[in-house]
Amino acid sequence: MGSVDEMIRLFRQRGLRITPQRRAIFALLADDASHPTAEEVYQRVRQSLPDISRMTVYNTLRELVSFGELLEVETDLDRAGRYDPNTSHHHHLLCLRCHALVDVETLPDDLDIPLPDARGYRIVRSQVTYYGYCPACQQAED
Amino acid sequence: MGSVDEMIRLFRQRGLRITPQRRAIFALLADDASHPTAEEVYQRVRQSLPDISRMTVYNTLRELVSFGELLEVETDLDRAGRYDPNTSHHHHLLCLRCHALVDVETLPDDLDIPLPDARGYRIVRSQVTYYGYCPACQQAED
DNA sequence: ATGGATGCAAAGGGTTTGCAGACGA
DNA sequence: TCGTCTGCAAACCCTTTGCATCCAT
Repeated sequence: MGSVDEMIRLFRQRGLRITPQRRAIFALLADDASHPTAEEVYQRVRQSLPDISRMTVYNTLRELVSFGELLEVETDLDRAGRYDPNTSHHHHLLCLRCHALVDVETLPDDLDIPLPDARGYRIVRSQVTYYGYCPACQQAED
Repeated sequence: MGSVDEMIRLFRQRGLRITPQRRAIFALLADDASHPTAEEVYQRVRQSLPDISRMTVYNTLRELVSFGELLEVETDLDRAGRYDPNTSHHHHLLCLRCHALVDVETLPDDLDIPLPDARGYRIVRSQVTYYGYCPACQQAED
């Protein structure tokens, strides 16, 4: 997703209103690479808007996803969905111990990761998840 | 996971009992490449054992996962977990329309899909998800 | 002022837990 | 017989829905 101002423009364009809650959620996500869950977004935005409800967070996240400004990411390690403001083509690095999730850029030529047998599928895109251990967890393993 | 007999041996080895319910679940999964959800396993096994409960299905799936005989797969498209009896290293092909999930073999040399910047992570494995449209859904799109 | 947004409560889907009775070893 | 398994009910987590009130436009 883009900047707070871009999100405000987008919502206004669609006849949607700009509330303090939405503004706070935009500001939080525009500058976040941690792939927070809805609950984490709620807890963080609550520091500036203590009376915001989970519902508003869920609603705003769903709107951003439906506008293509936010990606919803599921991992094999956690049940709750996580949100990624980076909507360009990229891959993920997932820590098996602490479940930290990090974006990694794609290589220029990995848009077509070789596929031995596509079974007649028409492939649209591919996405790689690298599983491993983050620096902090490598240390902690001793 | 292996054959029904292998699963029976494994469970007995661990002091666990072989019930008709577990036998039926083993038989169903040993010969299934459709990546069923727990609910789908329940519905299918109910055809031979109408009185089985969902709980027994959930319990047995969880045991198989904990023994490393079954993989739990989450997709970005559905909320329910899906179960994969193929525990060897492989990738997935996911239909964006009907959500069919198919295994694809890895190439001999794709165990190390190039990673531009591992951020200090120690990588254990990588898994590719190809998104596209299955043959049936390509037809239906017209 | 007016219709969309908020936030409460309640419902929903998927999964886990607790426990009495059943049954495999 | 003994200890595990089954299956019911209830609880649990995450998310969505319904609705009266509120507020951005």
